[in-house]
Amino acid sequence: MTSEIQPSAVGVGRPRSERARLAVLEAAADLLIEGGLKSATIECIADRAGVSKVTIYKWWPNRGAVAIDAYFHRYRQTLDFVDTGDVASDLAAQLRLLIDAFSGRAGEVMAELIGQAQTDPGLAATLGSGWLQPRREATAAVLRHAIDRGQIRPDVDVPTLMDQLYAPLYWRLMMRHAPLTDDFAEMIVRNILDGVRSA
Amino acid sequence: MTSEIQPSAVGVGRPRSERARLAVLEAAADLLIEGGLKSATIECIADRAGVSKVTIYKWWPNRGAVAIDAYFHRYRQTLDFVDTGDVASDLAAQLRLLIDAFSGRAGEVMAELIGQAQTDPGLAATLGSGWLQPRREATAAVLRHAIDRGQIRPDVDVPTLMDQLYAPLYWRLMMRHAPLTDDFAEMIVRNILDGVRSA
DNA sequence: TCATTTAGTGAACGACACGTACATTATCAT
DNA sequence: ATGATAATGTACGTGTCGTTCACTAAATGA
Repeated sequence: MTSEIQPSAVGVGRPRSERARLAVLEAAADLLIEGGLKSATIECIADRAGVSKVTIYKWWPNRGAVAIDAYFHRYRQTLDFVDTGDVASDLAAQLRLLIDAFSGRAGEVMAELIGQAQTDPGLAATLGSGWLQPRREATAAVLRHAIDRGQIRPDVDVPTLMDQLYAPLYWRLMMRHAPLTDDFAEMIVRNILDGVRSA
Repeated sequence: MTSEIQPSAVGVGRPRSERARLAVLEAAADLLIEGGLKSATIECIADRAGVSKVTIYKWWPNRGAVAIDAYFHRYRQTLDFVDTGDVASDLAAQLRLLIDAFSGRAGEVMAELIGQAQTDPGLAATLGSGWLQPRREATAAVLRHAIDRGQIRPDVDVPTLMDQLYAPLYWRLMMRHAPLTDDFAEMIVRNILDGVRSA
């Protein structure tokens, strides 16, 4: 699911050092948590990992790639969907799970990664394929089931619906204009399912 | 509305050069459009503006501050709300206006600014006070009018509703997982007003 | 007129991180 | 042993940052 480079297939020559690989990911994750993306420089990571800069550049193309690998390495959250059949409570539960995962530094670092992706196409690609896309596919499946069960109108555009469910969460994560609370999750789901129009 | 530093109040001493101030903003805006935030370095801006680096550092604290001032200087879009009394069409019109404003490079640069704000507290503050906050206040007023007119349920949380209207737009602007079309604007408004639940 | 005050200039600097090159050493398969 | 590949340490050139310094330019007021 991530783009973590795996040890090269067994063959001739000295094999890739698993110790070095893990040391890099742990050091990078530590630095991300402690000081954010800005302090997770290649030189700092190399230093803390007890590894040569050159070794890092051999396996990762740039700082962003190391950072996102380190993030996923540490926060291997499953965040799995439960599909109980009640789309309202399932969606709210999933939103609460994500809010919980993004509380604290993990959320701030994710915001920084998304931010950095705006000027780093490689990071944007990894973030899209390793985080956004799989999560969107899982959510789409849940919503299509809900449509099949007759809980959601079949004419609703699923991608738009997903954005109205999840984008508010990321938007608050990044702009900090309002807090990410469980209440927020409930209101998002209620608003979008029942609408806000007066009867 | 922006944090553009104005010429110091009249007094003793050489007055601030309006020529230099404008040259910096124009040069920065040009560079932003041509090559994005990364190419709008202080040295490049100074060079193109025909101005000394020191002059820039005298009036702006860092690159992000210049960039956002330059952005607002060039894209002084009004994006005013029309309040015709029909909240559905007013919101859709406003979303379409924003989508239109964000088509092309202006949208990409805004995404980069938001991204940079994740690691630049000063930029985040300027973006919040100079862009997000005034827009949210205007939107909140429109929504409260709609509540007063009985078009929206009075128990709806206005901040959450605003996020469900606008965050999807910014989210697509930044993640590019789906296009920003006028259709998208219509669906957002329709979904949130009427809900997506089957009858 | 002339001192005072503030703004703008150009050149240079140290710091930092980037990404790369080189020679050397380590560890595997055959 | 030999060949292949990985990891290391050191060093380098580049770019950008933000600052310092001495100097010039343009306004005010006595």
